Amino acid sequence: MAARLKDIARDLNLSVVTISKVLRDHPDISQETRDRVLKRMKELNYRPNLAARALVTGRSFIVGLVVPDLVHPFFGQVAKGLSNVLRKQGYSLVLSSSEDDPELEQQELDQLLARRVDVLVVASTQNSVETFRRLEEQRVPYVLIDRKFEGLAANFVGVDDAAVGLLGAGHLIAVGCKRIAHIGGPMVSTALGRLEGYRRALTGHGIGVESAYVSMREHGDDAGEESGYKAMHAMLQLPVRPDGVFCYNDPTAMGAMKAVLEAGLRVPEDVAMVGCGNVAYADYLRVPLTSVDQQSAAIGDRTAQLALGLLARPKAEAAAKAKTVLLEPQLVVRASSRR
Amino acid sequence: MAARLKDIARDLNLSVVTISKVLRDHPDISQETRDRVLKRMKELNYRPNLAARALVTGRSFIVGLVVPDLVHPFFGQVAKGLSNVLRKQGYSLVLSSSEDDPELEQQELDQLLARRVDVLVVASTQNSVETFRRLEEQRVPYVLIDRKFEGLAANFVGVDDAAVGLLGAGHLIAVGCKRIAHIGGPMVSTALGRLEGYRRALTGHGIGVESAYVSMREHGDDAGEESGYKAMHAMLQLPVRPDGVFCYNDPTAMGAMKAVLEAGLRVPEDVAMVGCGNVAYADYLRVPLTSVDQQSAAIGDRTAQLALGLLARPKAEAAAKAKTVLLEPQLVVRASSRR
DNA sequence: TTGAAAGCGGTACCAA
DNA sequence: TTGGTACCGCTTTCAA
Repeated sequence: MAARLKDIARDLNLSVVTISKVLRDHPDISQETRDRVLKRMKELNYRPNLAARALVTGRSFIVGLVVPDLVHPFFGQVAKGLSNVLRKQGYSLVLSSSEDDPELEQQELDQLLARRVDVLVVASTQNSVETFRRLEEQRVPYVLIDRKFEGLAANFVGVDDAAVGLLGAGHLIAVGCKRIAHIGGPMVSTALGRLEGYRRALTGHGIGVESAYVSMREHGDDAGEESGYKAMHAMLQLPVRPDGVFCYNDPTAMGAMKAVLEAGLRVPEDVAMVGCGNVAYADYLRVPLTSVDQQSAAIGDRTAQLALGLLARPKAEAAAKAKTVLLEPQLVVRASSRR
Repeated sequence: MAARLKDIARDLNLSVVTISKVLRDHPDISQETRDRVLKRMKELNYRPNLAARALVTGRSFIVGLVVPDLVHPFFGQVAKGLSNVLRKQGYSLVLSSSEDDPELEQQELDQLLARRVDVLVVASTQNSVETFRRLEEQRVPYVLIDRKFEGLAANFVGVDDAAVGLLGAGHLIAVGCKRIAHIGGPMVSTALGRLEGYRRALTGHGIGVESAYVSMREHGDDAGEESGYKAMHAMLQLPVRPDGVFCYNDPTAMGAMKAVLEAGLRVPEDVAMVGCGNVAYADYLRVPLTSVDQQSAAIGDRTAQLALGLLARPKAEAAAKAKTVLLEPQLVVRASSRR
């Protein structure tokens, strides 16, 4: 159905090779021939078959992206940023959602490898580095985003999570909170880093970390609202309730806020709240939410740059030195912590 | 680097054809040979090169998805639902974002055609049907979602937009609003259908449609909050302001709500509000937002079914009868209209 | 400046 | 049950 080089060659009494050269702007073709070919290409609405090209060149011009949840605005932002940059270079984005399931993620990665993607971008939910070691053996370039792994010297683009925690909890201290709680996420680097930052903020100000005030939840990016609601609800039953809460992400903070308001308490007067991620609608919530911005758009952009960089140089060289792009988080203060 | 059929054949002293047959569970291979081959495949971590397979079979096992904006939760939902179903059938999803730009959309479609996707799924932002006519000529199966075109008998999955408008505006009438405004979106079928439903609701109850109370905005899915804010702000300057507003989507409603609250008015007492889309966080807004649910998850699911159906039957047959899946919207009442 | 031949990694068809 | 051969649409190399 679709036109092929062969069709054009036949029509113009030329060889397939000549047409192919015109297609790729090869210099040694006469202007006249070039024009004839281009004209015919346009007439036939010719599009080169990228699968065929990939087969012979070994480059698919595909970037594989695996995220835990497409609905999460953070990953949506990243996907958008990535796709915008890649498009301009002729790359396509193949998208997979792991649903925060390590096994599913593995399957999706396998599928992407079968497609011979040129580079992988993964916000991984794995609990070991084995998968990535294997990628290295197979010389498949990859970039981790958002979540990283201890002891894996991989390309990484994300935010400094300890700084996120320090900033969020530090802000609560600065506005006068005395009993600061943390509602955290699953046991991945982001949640652990933010927890660590929270701890450092408290101890740095001579405040002890009370275990009853720290709740690490299974679901963070997935069903954050519910997680946050439950955790907060439990904390409000404590003999002495917290007067400030730093949450792993914005959905968690929204759920927590709901629990506070339902209990007849005020935000920020009784409980001040800080989230992470600075989602687009933070301003429109029950109480506009103070949040630590994770620079999601910048992450998409920088990831694209890094990924393209990996493709530009020879594989061995690219593999040699893994780059880490650590973005600085920024606090966006809104009503939920203004007192 | 990656193992090929040829490698396995050499290792086991078999022909490539035999290995290929094992790969595809062809019946006429002895159990013994099959086992040997499978064993070796596992050892080498063999993955068939899908580009090569696509080239010879003419099927890429790729579905192309084009949406106006990945960050919009509605399209995120759709992408997620689609990907979940397709994965199980071995399909990959190639994702493109058109940024609500018809020309960009056209480019992205071209790129997807070059990849020889098996089927296209498009939430189109085109202003003519020309593109889709061409797809039909080229016998490329496609499914429109969310937005459709007058006079184009295409496969479509979406919600009944007139019903959306009827439901949203009708609800405002039912709760006693007398002066009902509409903040609409760009000139695409969704916005026009909802406007039409709004009109029918009003005239059906003997209420005239005041042009000052209807504002159709350029940006709807893109920068909805700002659009809504501006439109509402303008309407509040009218000599007699509306006491109910039906909005094209939830972001628009959020912006509108902000304008109302900033003006010192109350929601829903002074102005009741209804949005569309029923975004996940509608419950957590300044005033929890009544919204007409668009069944985004169902849309993803049904689209996947329809798309797979197109691939199952011979092309001619599939092209013959375009299917329309029109989902019924549902009203979700929250505080913003409860009075 | 143009083109013939080989081959990328698979699958289809038919013969052994 | 197994395999030889041709070929999918394109690029690469080298010769004309």
